Amino acid sequence: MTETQLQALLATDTLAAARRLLGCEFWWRPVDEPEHPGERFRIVETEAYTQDDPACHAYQKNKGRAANLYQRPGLAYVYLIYGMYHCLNVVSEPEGRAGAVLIRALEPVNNHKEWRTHGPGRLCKALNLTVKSHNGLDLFSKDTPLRLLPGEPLEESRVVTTTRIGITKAVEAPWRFYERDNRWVSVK
DNA sequence: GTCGCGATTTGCT
DNA sequence: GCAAATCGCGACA
Repeated sequence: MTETQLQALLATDTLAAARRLLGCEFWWRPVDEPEHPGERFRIVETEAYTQDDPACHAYQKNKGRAANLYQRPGLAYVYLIYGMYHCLNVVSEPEGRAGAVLIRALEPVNNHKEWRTHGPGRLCKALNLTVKSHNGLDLFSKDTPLRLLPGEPLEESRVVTTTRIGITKAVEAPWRFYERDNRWVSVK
């Protein structure tokens, strides 16, 4: 899959994009270390949020932090939850319509450090992702400390589909996706 | 201005 | 299994 194809999918279908992001990667480096060689992380767990979903921050409103979700696809949406943890999302849907894919777990690709990247709050803490430094970044830009890299699709049998985690504001639907048997998935 | 709560995680019982 | 931690934002006064 090319970068253009991934961007196109994000722009047209949040559910499909959430599923398809499994196997794609993030390239990451510390914000304050431009010379850092960076690390790669595979996306192994995601959830989809759309405009007509009561659990979505942009449900029936386009202001405050939710306004970010109406921006063009491929931007980062980072927000603070429970006053102490951050969550990372990839903005989806065309500009003017809201949608996002929550990144719930990452698998370090090559390194020997003990990363704690299983769980949306933990991965943001591990990579030091914050509203101030990462919200609104273009994940397809060549010059950001966090970039989205297209990957090959997982085989159908490798993808597990379930209801989302921790939602209290919506009747749940199967909008969570994760890689089968991956040890980095937050909740099996 | 005050109140209540959330797409979470942790630690204690 | 359950409650605490902690803060931005919306609802209400």
